[in-house]
Amino acid sequence: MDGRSVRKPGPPVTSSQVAEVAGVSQSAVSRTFTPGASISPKTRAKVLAAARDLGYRPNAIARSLITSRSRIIGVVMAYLENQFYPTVLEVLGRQLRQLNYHMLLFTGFDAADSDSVFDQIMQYRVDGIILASTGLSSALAEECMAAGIPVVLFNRTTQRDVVSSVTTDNHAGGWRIADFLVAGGHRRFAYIAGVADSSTNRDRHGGFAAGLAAHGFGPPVVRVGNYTTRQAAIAARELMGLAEPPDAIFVANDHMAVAVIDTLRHEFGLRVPADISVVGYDNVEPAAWAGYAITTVSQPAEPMVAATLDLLMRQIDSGAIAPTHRVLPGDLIVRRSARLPPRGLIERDGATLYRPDHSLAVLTKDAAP
Amino acid sequence: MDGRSVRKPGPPVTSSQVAEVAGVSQSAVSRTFTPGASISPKTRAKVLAAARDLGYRPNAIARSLITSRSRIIGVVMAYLENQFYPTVLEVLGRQLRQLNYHMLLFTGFDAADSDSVFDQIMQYRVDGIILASTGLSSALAEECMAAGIPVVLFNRTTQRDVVSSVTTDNHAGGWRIADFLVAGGHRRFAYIAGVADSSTNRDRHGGFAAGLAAHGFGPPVVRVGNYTTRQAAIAARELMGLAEPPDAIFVANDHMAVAVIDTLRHEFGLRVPADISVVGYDNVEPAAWAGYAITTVSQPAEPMVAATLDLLMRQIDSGAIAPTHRVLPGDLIVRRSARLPPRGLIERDGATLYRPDHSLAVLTKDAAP
DNA sequence: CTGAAAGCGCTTACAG
DNA sequence: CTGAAAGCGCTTACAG
Repeated sequence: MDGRSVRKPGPPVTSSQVAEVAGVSQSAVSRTFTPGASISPKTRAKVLAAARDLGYRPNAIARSLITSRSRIIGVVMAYLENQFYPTVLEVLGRQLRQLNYHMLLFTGFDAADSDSVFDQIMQYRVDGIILASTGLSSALAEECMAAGIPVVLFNRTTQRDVVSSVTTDNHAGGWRIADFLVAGGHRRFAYIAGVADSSTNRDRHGGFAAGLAAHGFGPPVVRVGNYTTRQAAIAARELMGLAEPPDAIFVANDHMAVAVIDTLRHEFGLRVPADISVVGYDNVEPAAWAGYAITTVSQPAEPMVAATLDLLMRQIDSGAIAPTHRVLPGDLIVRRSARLPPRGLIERDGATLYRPDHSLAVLTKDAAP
Repeated sequence: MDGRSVRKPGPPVTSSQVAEVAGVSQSAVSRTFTPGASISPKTRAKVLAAARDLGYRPNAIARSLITSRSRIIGVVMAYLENQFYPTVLEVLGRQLRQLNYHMLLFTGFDAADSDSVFDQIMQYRVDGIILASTGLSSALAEECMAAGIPVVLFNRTTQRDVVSSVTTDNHAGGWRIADFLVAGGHRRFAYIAGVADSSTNRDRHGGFAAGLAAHGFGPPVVRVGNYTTRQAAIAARELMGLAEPPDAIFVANDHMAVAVIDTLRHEFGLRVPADISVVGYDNVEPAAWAGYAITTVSQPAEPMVAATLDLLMRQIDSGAIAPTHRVLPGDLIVRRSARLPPRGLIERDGATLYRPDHSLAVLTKDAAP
């Protein structure tokens, strides 16, 4: 047995034990592990050697207590069924690690648990909170603000302008889908909504309706899917049972769009897009699967998370809590679930995008489809 | 403004401040928030009133330091693209909350980061660790064991029998798929592997080969997909380019099976299952989507997580670390991606299962398909 | 049942 | 650069 690196399980080693072995003060040990602290190379070397021999690791809990910085971010994400959220979580994990922060994840609960979640999150003295689940009342966000703890809403905003948020331009996205569908020759429009009072739903819906209006169309027929596949399928059935069924459906997210396409194909025997067009939102992984090939608006997780952490870190570092809103652009990714318009399609990085304002460029520089 | 419940942002309230307002000792405040501590109803009421007025919440960090129990479980899940893992995460969140534990999530990293992840997890003095990602070296698990911190491997085991684990019976699952495919009249078998040296892959592969052998067939043709959709698609292409392409493919998980089915249909114009059968593993949500309707073996997240936490809590409570292995049953869920055998299908809770040993029951009690 | 006091493992002025 | 000491916000014997 090599006496140096072996340590039998027991209480973890403390800085005092390291100090004793190294023959220095406990302060010196602490300084060795505090970047930028004043310590001579010689002392430092002695401490490092002793620490290695003993298997010492600073106790982050004790450090948090004295610094009142836990370096933990609370992430509230009630719901992971929609693939968009796991993707975000992975990106969050990566970016947080680079910032040397950690993630306390709260997931798998419904509105009823929301009080207890708030309580837990407060007890752990997280340095900041990311709220990313639609189901949660915005009251939670305001409670955190009131408690003086930095919060950023991810992929949603609140009615009252009190808490920072990061979203993509959902209104513009909805509008562009209207442009795209109208240009594609559709005439009867439907919208399958998410949770009716969620901000993403309101903005996508509002943008879509405004875009249709700009082309002289009335508002779309609306059914509510509440972001669930089951209700989205029901909504699709209702829509197809109408006297004048739609020839184009904008579904508030890809997660529901999958269920809608399945219903259209397998229950109604319809061809998508030959008989009816479907457009989704989010550009989640399944949207790219050949079996669905959903035309959709992207919500780029990487920049969204980066913006979220930027906002959060600013709040943490400054202590200031003036609400800021970052709205990132998305792109209409054209695949095969909706009929194509005659112009406005461009190629970028192997994807086809709809950018009607770029149609000149398409004609002169890019290959027209 | 109601002076009672409003508190301006600032440093959080401490037990001493509550004590002062309530006119009791700091100990009394602590006891009020310690279940089972000795405190009179009268004192307790005074403390509770003061706490409410001040917006006091016990500091979990300080509590952890003195009790040396953080009530935090480290969850290591490098990879969330496969829907199985987000599902597990949600269940984990729910069950952990019921136990009054919290989840520090480590995700979005590769093998290169694994040392730093281990370091971080140790610094936060988590009470236990759940390792659920295939990419991570089992060395990490053994390091944790060596450090005396309870670990349970989720959905994998290590070669050496030193750390506890929870899996489903992957060997039996692979075997059952062989039974099912042989009974369905298939004759040329292929296997698209996950990460070659992962335990789930070895067991599924081994069970499949053993099952085929039991029916007098040689080993399946094997290609490696490494649990990625991209490599699975390549594997499918290679298989179909063979002089004698398979008429049945067992894909090591549903996540890859989706890509395989897409490749078969959209690149080779094949009908699934009329031309070729595909069976997956995990029973993730997309497997149930009508567009794929994948026949697959279930890995029930709820009981798997329950078993994992049971094992972990036992270790935490007892301090004992004798490795235990829990192997849960899965079921072959029959959908439409593989040709059906003439018997052995039964209905349970709206799903069709393949249970050849129950075929008598099918004939007498259940409706045969 | 209650309070005074010690102590968990650190960081950080303070004085040298 | 270094060490002795105070203190972060709690829990928990200990004595009453």
